[in-house]
This record gives sequence, structure tokens and C-alpha cells, in this order.
Amino acid sequence: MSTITRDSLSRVGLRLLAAHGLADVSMRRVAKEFDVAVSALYWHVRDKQSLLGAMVDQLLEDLDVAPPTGNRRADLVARAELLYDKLVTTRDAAELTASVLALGTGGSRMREIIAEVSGDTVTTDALMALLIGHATLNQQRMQAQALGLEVDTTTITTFRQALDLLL
Amino acid sequence: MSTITRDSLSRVGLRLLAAHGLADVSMRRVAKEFDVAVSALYWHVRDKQSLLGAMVDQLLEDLDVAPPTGNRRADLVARAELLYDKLVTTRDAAELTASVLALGTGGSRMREIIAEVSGDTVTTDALMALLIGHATLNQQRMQAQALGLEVDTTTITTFRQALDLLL
DNA sequence: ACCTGAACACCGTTCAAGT
DNA sequence: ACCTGAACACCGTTCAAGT
Repeated sequence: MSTITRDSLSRVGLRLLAAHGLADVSMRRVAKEFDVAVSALYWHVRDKQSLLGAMVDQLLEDLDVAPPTGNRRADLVARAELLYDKLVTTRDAAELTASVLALGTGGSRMREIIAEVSGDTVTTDALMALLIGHATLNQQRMQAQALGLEVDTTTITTFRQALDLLL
Repeated sequence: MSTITRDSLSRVGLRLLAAHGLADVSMRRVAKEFDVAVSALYWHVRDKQSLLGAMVDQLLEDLDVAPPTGNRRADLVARAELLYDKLVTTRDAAELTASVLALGTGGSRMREIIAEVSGDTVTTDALMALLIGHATLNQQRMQAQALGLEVDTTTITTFRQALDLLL
């Protein structure tokens, strides 16, 4: 395709993710996409985890976060829903992000987005947990939803209710 | 070791999990533990996911849940903390349980434990999400904590605070 | 600086064949 | 009923060697 950079690497990874799921995002598969030997990737990236980290970073980058309005609760809800939507609409994004956040190889922007309007650590932590927990647990429903044509709003409603309980 | 049953299979899986982590729980590794060919396992278990499901089921089995006292909030907190403790103290249990719950191959008892004292679905869902989300995100802190000798209570405190926010 | 080829040490799953 | 052996189609990572 194009020349290999950390950026094009994660972009290709995200395309593979959307098209075939996390299981098909392998170093060998990515290398094939660049028409290059697997070992070539290791000059641009330390290991696979680092590539996955870069993918999550890029996923969070094309997220246009509205500036704070001053209404803390509304801002938190808006940003949580923005993030949740991203996790739900991108195939296997929940699992990917959970792994990346757990291992600390990327995705730091997610916490920042929430922390900016949250203020305290406890709420930020709780919201982060709720986000990735909810997105992870609803993976099957999301897969089914991805296959069907209609936009299923059940999972979003449920998340919204959990949010109301927390905030 | 012993004769192969679905039960001894998951017990060995859990021992491997505790000793070497989820990455080392492979069909081949489990087979070696029984001194048997890998293919032999497939007579007792449909596939690996099913084995992982059985492992989570067994993990939740040796959890002695106190009967409801009638105080809903106290009961919810007690059960959530009991579950959280299990997820935190067993190596890679968070990741394992998340995967099993997401794919629906086991762990149904976890939801039941909470639902019994919760009553409404919204609270149950939120608590489940908070539990696995929090446990997953604190994986690194937990690993470090597992290596150190001192019992780190930070992660439990944080979870307790999130609980207070939710309930 | 950037990439290839080959190797190492693994995976999960299937299936004919054995007892 | 239960297990073996061999095969299939993969993995991530390393590393000497090439240009």
C-alpha cells in the first residue's frame, strides 16, 4: 500500500479490525497488507501490543470532543456517550481498548477526555470502568446488532440508565 | 493426573491460570498436565472457549455467598465486594471472566448473585459492568500487587468508592 | 536505514485410525 | 467409549544477512 510508518501501520490495523475483527489483526496479516515480510514490521514497532496501543490512540483521535459547557453533569454524560458510541460501533473496539488500557500501551486520551470535565478521580475511575465494562459485556449484542441492518438502541439506553445511576 | 472429566479439566485449568497466567492456559498445556494427546481433550469439551467457561463457573462455585439480610444496599455492597475480591486475587481472572461473559460461555452465576439482591435490571447491569470494568482496568496494579508481599488495598478502596457513587 | 529469509517455539482444531 | 498421531493452517518474535 503506502510506506510503512507507525501511523500507516495503525491505520491499516484499524481497517483490518473493522473488516475482519480483532482475531484477524495479526502481525503477519498486517505485513501482507504492506506486501512486506513480517519481520519488517519490527523495525517500526516494538511488538504487537505497541501496534494495538497505536490503534486505540488513533481511534480516539478522530473523536471530536465538544468543549466543556460548564454544566458538569451534562458534559460528563455527553463525553461518556461519545466514547461509548465509539466503543460500540467499531467492531471489537471494547476488547481491544480494554486490553490496551489494562496493559498501559495506549489510550491515555480516553481518561483525559473524562477527567477534563470530571474533576475528581473517583468519578473518572468509575466512569472509565463503567464504559469499558459495559461495552465489553455487551459485545455479543453488539455483534448481532452489527450484522442486522437496523440500529439497535437497547444497549445505548441501558448504558444511559447506568450513567443516570452513577452521576 | 486424574481421569479426564469436564470437572477435573477446569480444575487443572484454574491451577494453570493461578500458576502461570491466562496465556499459558492452552489446550496443549492442559493436555500435557493429563499426560494425554491434545486431541483427547476434544472428546470431553467442545472447544477452548467451553473450557474457559467451565473454569469461570468453577471459580464462582467456591464462593460462599451469604444469604440476603434484607438490607438491599448492604447486601449489594457485600456481594459486589465478594465478587470483586475474587476477580482481583485470582491471576487474570478479570480478563478471563470478561471474555467468558462476553461470549456467553459461562459465568451466569455472577449475574444471579447480584440479581438476587438487586431486584431491578438496571442496577444489576451497572454493577456487572462496574465489576468487570474496574477489575480489568486495574489489572496492571493487581499484577504488581501480586508480586509484592504487602496487601495493597488501594484498588479495593477505589472500587468501594465507585460503589458508593452508584448505589 | 530499512528489509528479507529462515528459523524457533508455539497455537486451536480436525479426523482417520486404533483399542 | 475414549484416545493417538499426524496433519492443517496459523501465531509472535528474533536475528543474521542483505541492500
